Amino acid sequence: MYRTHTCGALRIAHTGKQVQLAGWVYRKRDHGNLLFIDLRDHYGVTQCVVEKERPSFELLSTVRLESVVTLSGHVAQRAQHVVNTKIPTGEIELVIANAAVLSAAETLPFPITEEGATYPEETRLKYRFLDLRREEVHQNLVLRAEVIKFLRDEMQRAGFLEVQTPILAASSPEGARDFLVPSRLHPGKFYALPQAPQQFKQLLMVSGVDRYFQIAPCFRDEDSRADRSPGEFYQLDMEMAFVSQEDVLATLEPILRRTFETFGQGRSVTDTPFPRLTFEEAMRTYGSDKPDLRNPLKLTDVTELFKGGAFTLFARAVETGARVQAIAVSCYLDRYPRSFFDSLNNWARAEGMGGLAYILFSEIEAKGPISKFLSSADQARLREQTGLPGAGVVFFVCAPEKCSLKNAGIVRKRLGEAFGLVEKDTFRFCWIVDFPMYELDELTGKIVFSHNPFSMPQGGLEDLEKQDPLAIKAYQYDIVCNGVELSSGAIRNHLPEVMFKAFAIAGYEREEVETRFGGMLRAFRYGAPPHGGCAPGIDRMIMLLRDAANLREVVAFPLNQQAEDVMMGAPTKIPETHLKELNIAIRLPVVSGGK
RNA sequence: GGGGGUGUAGCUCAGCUGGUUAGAGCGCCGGCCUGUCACGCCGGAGGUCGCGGGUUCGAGCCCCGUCACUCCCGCCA
Repeated sequence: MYRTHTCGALRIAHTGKQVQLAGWVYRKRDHGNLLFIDLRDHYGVTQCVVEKERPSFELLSTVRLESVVTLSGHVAQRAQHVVNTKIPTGEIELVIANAAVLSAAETLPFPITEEGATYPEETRLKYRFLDLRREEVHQNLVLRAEVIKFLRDEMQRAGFLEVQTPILAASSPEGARDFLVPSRLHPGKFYALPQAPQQFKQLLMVSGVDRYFQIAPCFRDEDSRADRSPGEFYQLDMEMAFVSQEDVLATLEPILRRTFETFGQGRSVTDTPFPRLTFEEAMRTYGSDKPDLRNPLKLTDVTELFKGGAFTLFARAVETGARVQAIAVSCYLDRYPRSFFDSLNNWARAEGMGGLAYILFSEIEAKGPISKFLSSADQARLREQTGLPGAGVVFFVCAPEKCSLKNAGIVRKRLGEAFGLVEKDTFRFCWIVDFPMYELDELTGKIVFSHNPFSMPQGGLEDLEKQDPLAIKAYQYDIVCNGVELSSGAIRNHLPEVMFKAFAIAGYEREEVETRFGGMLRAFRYGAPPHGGCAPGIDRMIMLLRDAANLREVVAFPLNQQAEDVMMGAPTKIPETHLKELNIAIRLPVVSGGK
């Protein structure tokens, strides 16, 4: 027996009992003739104490931090003045009679004890098993488990059936790059790890499952970002039969709300129903299809105000098709010195925008570099259009039409932060709906799917045939929280004829669609219910809940940005014999070579 | 594939305009200490300043190249 209790278990009621604890030596306080050891395990920390005369004193005074030991003795109530109110076991301590070192630790590459300390990713990931011992990171794992259990309970209560879909699947020709798995039984052929269980969950709808969900692993061979794991991530994948778009939104949003209320530590959560913004509206108002609604700033298109005006820099740009977006910030001007605006201007230049023009408005007059170019009537119009009745600043972003809103969105985000306007302690959700079905490929000038080709186009076959493809919207929606895209979803296209037409517009021959998506098309010919779903990212939810800087904080064993596991050494070379069995020969590029 | 940032002791960092022997805190090793809880005090060891080249009387600092990590763009139906 290694222990009678865990390190978080003992209380005053245990006083006098003989107990044994096992755990890691968290901290040592050596007073020469008296040694304190804080022993830690998954459950907590317990102070243990030993006097010099005891036989185990010598052993414990030399044992290194993070060694694994067992300590036995009796539980003693602490005197009133030495109670530690910071920990649940702080009213007692273990008076050590015997000790044993189960596993000694070498000198640590970084301390486990320091709260809030940051260490280089490389070191942390190489010693992830140590990193995960740190309270903060350890609690991320605990929270993750609790959130997943909660979501599972919620989904089951809402009538969703959990189904596991294959990990070894067929390569999907659309979307991200696949991770491929060679087949031994079929030389030259490959499985692909699923980018998402998209097609399988649709097949489940055809199979008569009314509501499906899964905590689903997804694999994509794409470059990483702070909020995008390289390689793999988890989704709360869900799909529902016989539903319209509004049914899906109305089913998911209370579940998200309850999850964020339960685990948000008192932070407020948007009331249901969540606001629904059209894609067009989100772009026009916030310059982003994943707007952070904690930021109150909005964009106003003021191109007309500068057209042919005295400010020739803008006027000329507008003539060649540029747009001017204005962002008004209501504020007391004397709080912001010239250097503040200069640094914003420098930031904008570094971002590749010409700069950041602005007009300062006091209650009565306008100042700043370009104010003299606008007549007082135009100034009044500007105040009215951007909603700035009192003192403040109006910033201008002038850019070619195609990046006008996007640039202004980046500036909006920055201004929100710089002026400290971003609401704290809140989760602001919204749905973005009515995404365009198609877009124009900049390079080729061809029409391509702008998002999911399996989405149902609004207006059905008729609109596909008559409308300008670029005007057609899809029943496609994203759920966004605090500027983070948690998921996209859609009502699926379950009608083969509509699918053929939709793909034809994007340049796919009927036969090609038939070969690529034959499995799905066949299913849709035998009675397919209208269906749709969604798949909020689990990692991103935990990241939001923990206020984590990146996804690696909330994943037990994440890959680094180069998609390598520096702890275990993945990816690795494979012995020739193994490759031979798979009929695989490696041909590395001549110049760059392999690692 | 492209752009930005970082790289100095085991860890976190400082190091001025290029100037003598590269510093601090934590950790480590040794000593002292019976009520601490981030214990305290004294002492010590520990450095290819990522790597290679260049400029210079002299480079941690400047220049060129390169590598690693990280953030962003592309990419992510």
